Amino acid sequence: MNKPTKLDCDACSSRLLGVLCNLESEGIGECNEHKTTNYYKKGQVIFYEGNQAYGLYCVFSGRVKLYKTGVDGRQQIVRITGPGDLLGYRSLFADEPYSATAEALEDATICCIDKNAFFPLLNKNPDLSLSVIKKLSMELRHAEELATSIAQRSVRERMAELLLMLKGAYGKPGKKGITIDLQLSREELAEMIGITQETAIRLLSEFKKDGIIEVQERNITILNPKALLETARIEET
Amino acid sequence: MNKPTKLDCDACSSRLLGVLCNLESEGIGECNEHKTTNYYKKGQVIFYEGNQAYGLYCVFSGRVKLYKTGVDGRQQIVRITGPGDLLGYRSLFADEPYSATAEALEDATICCIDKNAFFPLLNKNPDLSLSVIKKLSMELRHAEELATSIAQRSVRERMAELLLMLKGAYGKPGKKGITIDLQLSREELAEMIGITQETAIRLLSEFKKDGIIEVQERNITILNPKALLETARIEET
DNA sequence: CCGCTGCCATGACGAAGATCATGTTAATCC
DNA sequence: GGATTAACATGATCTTCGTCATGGCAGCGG
Repeated sequence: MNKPTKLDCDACSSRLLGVLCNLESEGIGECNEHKTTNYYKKGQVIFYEGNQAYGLYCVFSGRVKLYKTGVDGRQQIVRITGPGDLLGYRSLFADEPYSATAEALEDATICCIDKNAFFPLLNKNPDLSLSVIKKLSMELRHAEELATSIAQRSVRERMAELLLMLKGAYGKPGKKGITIDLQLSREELAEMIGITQETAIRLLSEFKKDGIIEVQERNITILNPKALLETARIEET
Repeated sequence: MNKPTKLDCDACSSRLLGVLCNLESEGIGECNEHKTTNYYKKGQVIFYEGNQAYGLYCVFSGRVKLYKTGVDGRQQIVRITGPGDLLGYRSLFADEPYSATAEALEDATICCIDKNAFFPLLNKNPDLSLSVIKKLSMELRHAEELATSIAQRSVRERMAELLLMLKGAYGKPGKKGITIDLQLSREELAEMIGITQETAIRLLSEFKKDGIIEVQERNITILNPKALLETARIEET
């Protein structure tokens, strides 16, 4: 792995996508001074569940999955992050070990800001604090909804719900429908909604047979979102 | 419902238990000026899922359950709060409607601080922001763990896990063991871990038969925590 | 007192989905 | 080229747990 050049936060376009978007220039300088930039190949781990946090990761490019490992090694994906998103801040703020493992879904470039440099920023920038609070609040809702969904809904409903969510977050309009711009394996899809790989494969096959989606390798295209909404029995977009 | 006297934050012992514990006196005055105190009987609802937030609730006395309602009316309890805890702040911060319903598990006294009075406090008090961030971070972990648990563990493991959690949070040592000081119905226990009331009843009966717990009405006493740990297949306390 | 309701309890049954097994295909490595 | 591995796919079976039914019991209102 060749040493990557240190990126410049000031010129970082990805920064504008996340909670650091409103940070004033002094704070950006602080970050710049106390950070390192690293490059991760797809499949490489940024940090492991159970380890101590010593810094705050900020994704410049690439997608990252965050997953918890259960008793028998089964993984539960709790979040997927991309450019502009922060990583590992939950543990940092709670002063707890990492509660999940972060792994690159694609080749990724990620900066790590020293935690001793970041905490003062929070004190000095109420707006930053508020952004963080807001972000955490939304993730909390998401996690609670996930728990409720897994507890109450059938695998079919959950898969429909997941496809709609992915469509909303990563959908790109194409000729025939909206394609999910995220290369997830069947197993990873399964791990997002707490089902087995086999069940996920079966559900995708069924949706395909019914003309609801089209699948080429790992590219999923939503042909009939309305049918998915009905399958999921929800009212959202 | 008779109008309750407005409580004084300054003299509020419950405040010291929650995130408002370190608020300086000026901020406390602010809260005091812009709040109302209300009394709720057991079973009464403080706010409903889907409604807009207009204030921040702070529990003075009594326990409150927060639950989401699923498609077929089934409830999923996402949190239980008590004296000193804040309520409804997730929605307030995320600027979203309430994502859960808050209902008094016991008779409760709860203050409601106007949101327009609270937000400036966050700006002025970095420590308060940090407390909130920390609290949210811990709740996020809890929610993610719940989701993982529901997705991966058997109902028996989850019930053992739940009893251990309740023991940690509400356990009072007694003659024979540690009694959970919280009067939950079988159904509410079930709703905390995403199982049905019948299954919860069966599991409690089995644990009782095995001498692991003792049950009198809604009072559950843990006689053999070690057996519970083994049943849950976890390493925590 | 009687009937009603809510909560607890238990048994019988069935469906959903996990598990196990087997096969195909494509990519990678010697 | 053949061997090996990982991901996808599908069928057969088995287990768990939800559903349905029924009953007991305490509390409450008429």
